[in-house]
Amino acid sequence: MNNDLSHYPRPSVTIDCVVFGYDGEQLSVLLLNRKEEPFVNQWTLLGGFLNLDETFEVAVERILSHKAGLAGLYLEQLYTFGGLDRDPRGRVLSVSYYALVNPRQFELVVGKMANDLRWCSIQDLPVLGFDHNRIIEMARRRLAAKVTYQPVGFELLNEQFTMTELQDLYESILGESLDRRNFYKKITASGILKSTGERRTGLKSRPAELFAFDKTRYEQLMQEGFQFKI
Amino acid sequence: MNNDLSHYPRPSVTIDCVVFGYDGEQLSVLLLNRKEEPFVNQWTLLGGFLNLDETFEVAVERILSHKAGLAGLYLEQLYTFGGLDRDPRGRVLSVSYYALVNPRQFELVVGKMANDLRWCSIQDLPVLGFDHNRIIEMARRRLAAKVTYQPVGFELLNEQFTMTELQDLYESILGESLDRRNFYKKITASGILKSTGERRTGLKSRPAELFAFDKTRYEQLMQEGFQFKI
DNA sequence: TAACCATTGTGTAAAAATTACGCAAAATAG
DNA sequence: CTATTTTGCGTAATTTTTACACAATGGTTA
Repeated sequence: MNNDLSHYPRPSVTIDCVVFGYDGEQLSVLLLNRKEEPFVNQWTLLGGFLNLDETFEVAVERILSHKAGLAGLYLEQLYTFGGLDRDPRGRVLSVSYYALVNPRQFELVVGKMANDLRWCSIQDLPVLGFDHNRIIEMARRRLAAKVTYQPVGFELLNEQFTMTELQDLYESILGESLDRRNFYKKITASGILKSTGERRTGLKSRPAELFAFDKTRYEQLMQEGFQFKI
Repeated sequence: MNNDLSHYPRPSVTIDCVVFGYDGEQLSVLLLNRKEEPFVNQWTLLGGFLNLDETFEVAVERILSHKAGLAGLYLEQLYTFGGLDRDPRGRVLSVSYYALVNPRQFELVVGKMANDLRWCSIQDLPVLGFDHNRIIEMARRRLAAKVTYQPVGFELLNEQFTMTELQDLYESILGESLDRRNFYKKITASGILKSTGERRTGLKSRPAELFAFDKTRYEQLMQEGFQFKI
């Protein structure tokens, strides 16, 4: 450590991550049951201390990988929490991120340092350790704002999905119901989906067309000044 | 320091602040010319190390007060920068904020620890120390997004202002020109301004009505579900 | 097998919001 | 007094949003 920097006090810094998952029914958050103090046996977000040779993103990936077996998720920085009493051990900052994951694509692996891991509906969260309820609430609002102007919802779905599945996701995130036909038109008109030619069969009504997010087309549209909007 | 925390590495943490000011012509940022290494005699944002007994907001206020004589500004957290090489002294995180200030309401006071302080147009920034050009660029975009859905622009103006002065501010922030008459209607229709009954005289044409931001009314409207939008 | 049911894909008209202007009024400048 | 500049208000055309209607397509059931 350079001498200049040692003159200044240094806080502890953790990285916490709100992992959003969607199972087709409701928006959920991944919670970890702690094996150690503080907040033993209580539920919290996934998090850990930042190492000095890691960027935030690398730290998040390490934490998600070691503590839950998750890798390659969509990540976004949320906010940095610095309240004086947010950790009983002392002054600990939390650089918080949120992640989007399709839970069907991963098998959760409970790391050795935790009691348990579970998906918990955003509607029905227990009281969490630290200020993690507040962090989740901010993440929820941020995600709701984000999906209205950036097509990030697809990170939560299978590669192929019906329009109704996409709409259900949006309704879960936004907490409001949308008109099916207007939603359909708005999304298809935006041009960011490609039709796969396949259909969702086996249900008891008309089979719905399966779409996929057309990332190449989306990036092309963005360069032309297009702005996605729900 | 609690024993548990001492097991973990602790990075240095600075607070940096993008102070936006508007002089009626162009959007500017407050820059500081450094008296010490690193980046001696170069321009940077206002910043400093976080003390362990301070929240971020308290730290920002201390820094702005000591280094520039500014107090009571509108503050908002921007982002936390954690690149491994952003400070030549070692691993230093920057929890960045932006502030809005009416430069006419303050006399800048150059603190003892700086060579100089100056307002610099956002259009004409020099190469700054650290990653501060990047921070300003992010702040500029964030502010541009913010003013379209929250009435924060008033923080940059005198208490009383004409509609044209407000429009000029918006054009500076958004970097695009707006139709004068449509802007007038949109703002007045939103109901967040109160007319003062006074007029801006002394200019060479028809005197313009002076308005003021009606904060009480705005908060009332917000509670009723109103959403400001430009 | 035919009628029925749930859901999908497409269309369309009314309402609302945005955009692009026109023009008289109110001050100063010459 | 006339010209010039900028303000405040108005209005028509256009675009976007909203609220529905309805036929098509599959499974389900009588």
